[in-house]
Amino acid sequence: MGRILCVAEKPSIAKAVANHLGGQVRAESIRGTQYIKNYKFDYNFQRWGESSVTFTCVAGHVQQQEFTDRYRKWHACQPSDLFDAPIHTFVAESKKAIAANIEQQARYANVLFIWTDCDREGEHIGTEIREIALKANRNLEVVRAKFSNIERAHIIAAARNPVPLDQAQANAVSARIELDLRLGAAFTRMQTLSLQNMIPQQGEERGKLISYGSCQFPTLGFVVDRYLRVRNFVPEPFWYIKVVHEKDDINVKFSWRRGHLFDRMAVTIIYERCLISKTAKVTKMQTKPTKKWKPLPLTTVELQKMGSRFLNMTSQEVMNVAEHLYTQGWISYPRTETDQFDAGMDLRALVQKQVQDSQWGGFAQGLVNGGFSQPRDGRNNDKAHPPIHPVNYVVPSTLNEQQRKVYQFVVRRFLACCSEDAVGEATDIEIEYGGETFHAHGLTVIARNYLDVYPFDKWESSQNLPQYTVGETFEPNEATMHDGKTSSPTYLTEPELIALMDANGIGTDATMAEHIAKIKEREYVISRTKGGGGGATTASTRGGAAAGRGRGRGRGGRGGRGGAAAQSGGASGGSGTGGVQEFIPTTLGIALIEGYDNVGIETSLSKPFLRKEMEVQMKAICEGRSTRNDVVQQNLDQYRAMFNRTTQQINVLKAVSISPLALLS
DNA sequence: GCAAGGTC
Repeated sequence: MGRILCVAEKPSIAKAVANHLGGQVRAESIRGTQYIKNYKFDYNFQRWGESSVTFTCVAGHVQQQEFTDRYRKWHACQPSDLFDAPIHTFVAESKKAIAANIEQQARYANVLFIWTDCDREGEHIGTEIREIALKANRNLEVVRAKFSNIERAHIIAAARNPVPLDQAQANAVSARIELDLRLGAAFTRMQTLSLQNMIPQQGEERGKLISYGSCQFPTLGFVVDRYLRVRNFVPEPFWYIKVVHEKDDINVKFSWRRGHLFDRMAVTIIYERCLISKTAKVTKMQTKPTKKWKPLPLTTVELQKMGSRFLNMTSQEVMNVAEHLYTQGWISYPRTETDQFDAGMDLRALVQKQVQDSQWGGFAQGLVNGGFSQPRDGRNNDKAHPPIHPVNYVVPSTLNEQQRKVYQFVVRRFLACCSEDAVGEATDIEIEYGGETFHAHGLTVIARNYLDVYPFDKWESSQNLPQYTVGETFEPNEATMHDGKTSSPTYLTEPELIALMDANGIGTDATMAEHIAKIKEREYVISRTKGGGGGATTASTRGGAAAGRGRGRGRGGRGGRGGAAAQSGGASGGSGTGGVQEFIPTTLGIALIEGYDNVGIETSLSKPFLRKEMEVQMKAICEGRSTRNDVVQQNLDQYRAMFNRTTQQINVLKAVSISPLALLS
């Protein structure tokens, strides 16, 4: 009987797949590892017949890249040497036992069957596993499984149809690893060594570390960008007209279709025209059904955005807690880009598990009793993991506060996904008055549906509107002209920052929170609870709805740094919870960004383009349009030019470090 | 004393 060695990327996959394939599975623990087990069973793979299987796993990457010893010492070489210093690859210290287990098992196997996640990193991890296994056994046949979820039928199909490892994808990752290491180390040392004396230290033996990374710098760039827009904001006055009509004891407020204009004289003329015309005429009276769509299945990015907005936690805390809930078996894998549930998943069974809860159990029961509705499909599918959902019920009181908050959010979101959209009735009234159009909008919520279990969405009935008939005329009780001014954008909040990183491809769902934590740790930014300090809150305008529409869009506030995916105006989010964090760059943080901008290179290191460009080039490697070496060399050349230019003009960077504000004004 | 990416 042949021996097949299967290796997954993480323990949960090894366990799940082994249990699908094996009838009787024996789990053996491995010396030196805490979570990893070898699952042993027999299985009839079509290609190799009845075989004796060992199903084990790694825990992410096994190997690590480092500069050779001489170049690891900061003062033994120039930072610029790191652009071509030798790099060696070795098994990371913490992964020795895992690698030893694979070697051991490979020795007696005929086939190495790789079951890492089907994404780029997974493909690279697969090649690491292959290298370790082949070292122990030259004769192994190596294949990989192609799977996108761990449903039994899908897994069995994957076991029957092995494919080769995709070397191109592994090469793309390998290029990324080399570039991040070389550029990160070179720029970090250069910055630290040239700038650390400029920054006042308080008796630390060694100066502060001033790191550079292809993700942390653009992250900082977003914070600084918004800060400058807040700081440079000049409010702009505007004027608008409001009309009020009392009918059936209801004061109907009509707002101006034009919103507001920045020309006082123009508004005055229009306003006078209104007053002269005396009567208004109803041009539209429409009542039609409307819906508020239930949320999409939960991705990691969405969990972090919602968590940092509503749960009074940082994105990093949310991720740490989610990780814990996952390893305890309460929720599914928390790192996913997928916002569509696989058609084959038994969602009703998962809903059923929640009926016992004292808070949302009744709602879940309602779904079980016929209220269930298939979740919407979003646009993303990473083909590796399903959306985040509860897999088992846990009594919330047995969890600590943060765990409870995240668990209840995941459950409520899931139940909301399995419910009906909220249903309402929208009323729109339009009048013509002095040649201008004014409108009133009303909403009546008829069935709250998912909103009952998902308090994070707000949708409430407005005041009832009276009946009008088209063609009807009336004399408004009030027609008034108001002024207001555009209000400043606010400092960048954590959910906004995550959205920007996501839109610009900075970091992955699993690492975005770490980059944010890093720029805080490096003291490039500070965070504080929003609304705490003065000045940042939105300036009030005397007007109502019309004025609000101008928020953050004042012409004076435009024209920032023009990121690839632009920043949305400003104020958003808060929604009543005081917990959301906002970020303000420190003097050092501003200095770094401004410094690089002033060195006068066309693409500053702080901009998100460079990381995006790297992403494009990785895709090119995957699709065979480019090679690993070409991409690495081309990038190193480009960055080396920037590096040289920066060191030549290091005085610019130093000047800004001393007095960044001088350059800002 | 460096990065970002996996993962426990």
